[in-house]
Amino acid sequence: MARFTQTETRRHQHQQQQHAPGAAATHQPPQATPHQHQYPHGTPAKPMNGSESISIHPDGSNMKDQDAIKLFIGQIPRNLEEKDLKPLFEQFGKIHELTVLKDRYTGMHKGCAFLTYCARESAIKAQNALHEQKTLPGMTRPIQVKPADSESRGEDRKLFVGMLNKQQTEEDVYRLFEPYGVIEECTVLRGPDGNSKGCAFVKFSTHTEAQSAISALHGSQTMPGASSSLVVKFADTDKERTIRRMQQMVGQFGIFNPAIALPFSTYSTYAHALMQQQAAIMAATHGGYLTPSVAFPAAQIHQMGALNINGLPPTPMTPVSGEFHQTLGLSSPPANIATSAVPSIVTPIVNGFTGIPHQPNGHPAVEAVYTNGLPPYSAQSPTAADTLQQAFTGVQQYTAIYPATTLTPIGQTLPQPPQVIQQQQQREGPEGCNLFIYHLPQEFGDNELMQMFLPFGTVISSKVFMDRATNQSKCFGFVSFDNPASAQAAIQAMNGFQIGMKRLKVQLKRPKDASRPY
DNA sequence: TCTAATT
Repeated sequence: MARFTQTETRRHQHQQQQHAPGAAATHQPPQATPHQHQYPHGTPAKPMNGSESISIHPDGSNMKDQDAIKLFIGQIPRNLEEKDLKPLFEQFGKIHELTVLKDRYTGMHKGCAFLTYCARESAIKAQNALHEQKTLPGMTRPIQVKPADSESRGEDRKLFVGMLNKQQTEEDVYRLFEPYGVIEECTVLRGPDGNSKGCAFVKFSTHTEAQSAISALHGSQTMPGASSSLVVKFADTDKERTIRRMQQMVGQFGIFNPAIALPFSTYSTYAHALMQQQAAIMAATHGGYLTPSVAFPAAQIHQMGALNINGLPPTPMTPVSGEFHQTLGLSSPPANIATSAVPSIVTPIVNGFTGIPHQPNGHPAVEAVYTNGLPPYSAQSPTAADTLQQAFTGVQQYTAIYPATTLTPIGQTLPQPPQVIQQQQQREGPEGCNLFIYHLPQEFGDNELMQMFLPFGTVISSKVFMDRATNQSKCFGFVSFDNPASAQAAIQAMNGFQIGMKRLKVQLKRPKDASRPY
């Protein structure tokens, strides 16, 4: 039997119910996606609320089946837009809707999309033909085509399995869990080298089945070579994952500042993606934890920078299958990628694709966020986790795009130095709008600080205090908003937020007169 | 020992 590689999974398209034990691995029959009605394909649907509101498309051409499946498409190169993706997917049927996911503030391409075909059947065909079957140019993992999360009930039915023996394969895990229900997916986590990390995900078709597997298996046995008994629990939710990642990555802020890690490139989405990849590698190398107190010698940092470049597959961006390239219609490159004779390893960087999203006014979106003062995020009363995620994204993207140090990027200068860097003088907001922040990472400057708080509203100033003698941050600073609600939202979300080993202290700045009571 | 991304 072929071994499973890190990205390789197996699919069994025609054995929905018969789970041959030897045929484990990832298994996601489209039929497993629940849909909301029992009408056979083609039967006119009754609206749930009872009112007849069948929308007829003007030319009748773009109606979707009532039982259409919304697909999630993953592992899309960030330079491909809807128009570039369309040809690939159209071969399976008429597309009802195709949306590339973008960051809600910066417009940054998230590397994934949603796709709904008019016909349910087309979705099934596309999934069968494409999921895990091809790797798009520049990606290291194969394309993902599967029902979106929104298509399945949000019920917890995915398990995390820890303390496995590193020799155990998908098949072994499958056999272990099979008695407790129908397994839709079974994946052993593997490092870049393909070695098992000793843990796995197992997705059952129902919450009840998953629960019964926990009851039966958790702590039930100790695998040979494992340090403690088998762990079986519900997998982290996305939010839990996001928070964990934030805590790990922000702690290494200096490393992820491209001014250090990538001393010779312009700052593109591509570079950003590389760094995330690097993050994964480093996290693996260092057992998943790097604290700010772990200082990296300059030489090592330099090495990491080199790794970002040299660590790429030697024939740059991973195997590109020629025929696929054609299928995608990329023989003529997307408009924003100039044709170039530059070696392909640097092409995405030097040819002017900076990855900086532009607003209609022609300014980089990051700047627009600041100067336009987007609707304060607090207005939507987000959950703390949502807010943290936004804050984190902001920090990450800011540093990915605008290096703290002035550099001349190869090939092209940034469109314009971001105005936000200019505003340096300390502007205080009205009473109740000014925050004192302590325990900042050493690497944070005014701009990182501002980025971190932008999600909560319009930041009118941000200032990190520097030691005059050493020019080092004193790890505290001030942020001023234009309204007290934003300030409160920021306190709510960010006070106590863990960065590396430290927790931020975020509180209202004491009014001047209060601090000097004479 | 918690995937890579989910409007």
